[in-house]
Amino acid sequence: MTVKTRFAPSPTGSLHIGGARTAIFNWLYARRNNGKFVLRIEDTDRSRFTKESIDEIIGAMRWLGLDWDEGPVRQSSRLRVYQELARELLESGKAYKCYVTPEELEERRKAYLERGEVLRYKREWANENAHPDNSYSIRLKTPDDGIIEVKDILRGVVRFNADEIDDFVILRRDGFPTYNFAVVVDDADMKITHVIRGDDHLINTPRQALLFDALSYDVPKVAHVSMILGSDGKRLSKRHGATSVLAYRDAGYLSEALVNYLVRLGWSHGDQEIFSKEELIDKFTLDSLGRSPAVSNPEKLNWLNAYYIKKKPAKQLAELILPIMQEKGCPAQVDNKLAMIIEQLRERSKTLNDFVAQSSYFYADDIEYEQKAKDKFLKEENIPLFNTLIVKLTSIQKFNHSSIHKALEEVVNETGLKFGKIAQPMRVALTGGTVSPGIIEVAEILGRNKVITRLNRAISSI
RNA sequence: GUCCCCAUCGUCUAGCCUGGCCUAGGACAUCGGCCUUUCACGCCGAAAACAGGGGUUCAAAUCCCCUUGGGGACGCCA
Repeated sequence: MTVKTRFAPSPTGSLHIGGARTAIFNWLYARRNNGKFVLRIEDTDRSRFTKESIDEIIGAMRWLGLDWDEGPVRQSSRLRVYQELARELLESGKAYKCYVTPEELEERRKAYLERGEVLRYKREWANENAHPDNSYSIRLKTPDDGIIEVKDILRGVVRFNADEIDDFVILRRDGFPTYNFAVVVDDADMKITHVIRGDDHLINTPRQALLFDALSYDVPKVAHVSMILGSDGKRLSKRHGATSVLAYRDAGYLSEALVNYLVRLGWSHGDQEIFSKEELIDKFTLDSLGRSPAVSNPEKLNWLNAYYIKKKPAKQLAELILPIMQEKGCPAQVDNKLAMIIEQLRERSKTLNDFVAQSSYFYADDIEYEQKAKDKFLKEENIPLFNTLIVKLTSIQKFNHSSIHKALEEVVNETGLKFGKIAQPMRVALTGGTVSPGIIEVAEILGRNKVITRLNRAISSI
């Protein structure tokens, strides 16, 4: 049987990294087994749904490189299917109409809660006469006692007491299915073989098992993956900063780094930390998924991102960096200069934005000095040094790495200064700060004109 | 409150199923050192964990029970 998995987000917001991770797992499992991967949009709650959210989720999936073979299928386009099936359950006596209103339910729930109890709805107000307006929801008849067993790939057999499960609504009074019902119908219709989803759904599984049974469908295999927690051990939320996938993109993370990071949160393959997408597809297995919740570790993401930036072919890096630069009004273009800058900055950048931030002095017409750097290195005593540098660098025939290097060595010999004593003032003059790539490389990239101009400017600023 | 899941360095994890090879391995972060023209990179090294208590066994991180702690769920949300 062909493996078929799905990712089924509800379009009520952006795709966050927890959802992205389960999407990745499903995608990997399908790809690993030459199966199919379905994208299904669970938009059965009209009050919470937004169109922008669908677009954003799809954009995020694409950015992550997760392609799907079917869909996106919107549940809202399948209402008739759910309604028909609900009707069948009604007719066969497995479900019944419930006339109680949501308001009444809420009141009742509150009353229970005050007594320290939880309302378990078991065929209580199914009486049509009670509500002349005749609108109703449809509830599934669930067993009053006994044990419902659920088999989970990661957790083994999990048992639930039937009396803990109420007669849950499968079709709302507005004709829309509820989550559990739509999931079961769709998973069966789409012939999903493996459901990989968040831990928070484990509790829904017995309800869905009941539905699969009532509809005489085959039950897919399920694996409940633990959730991602914030650094405080609490459920991930806006409080924890960036949680949406696209926010990571905008912060300058590479998708391959995010994917690698997310996969390693709850999955492992021995001691290996770095995985290409091909390797993941080759090595991904369900049974090496972890069972315990994982706390997000942004530092490790940074490390991975830095790693992937270091490894990325310069040309591809340029393509990613250029738009960010241009957005900042930087006149960069794909040329030899950018290539040299990439060469120098890739080792010093944790994110693409980081990279761009460090590159500004290569393109700016004029630079600003950091106060501390200026105070320390742009001093009267360095004026002769700057003058010597100007003379030497002006007299160079061909302004390149080896000639600059040679010129600086001559300055070392003539002044008797240590190289560092020359490099730092020069660095401040050329970049405005005390941190940069090697000074020879900086000078070479800048070119003679800018170097001389900036040295002169350093002198006049003293 | 009830039910369900989970528990190895600060964090992600290997080892657990199929007890002995574990003096518990790797990675991030941290700290030290080397390299050095600043900052990084890189390299070398250090510190750092089997939640607690009972069993079972010749032997337990590994199996069982309890406690504790964390997470999840208890919607006509998903």
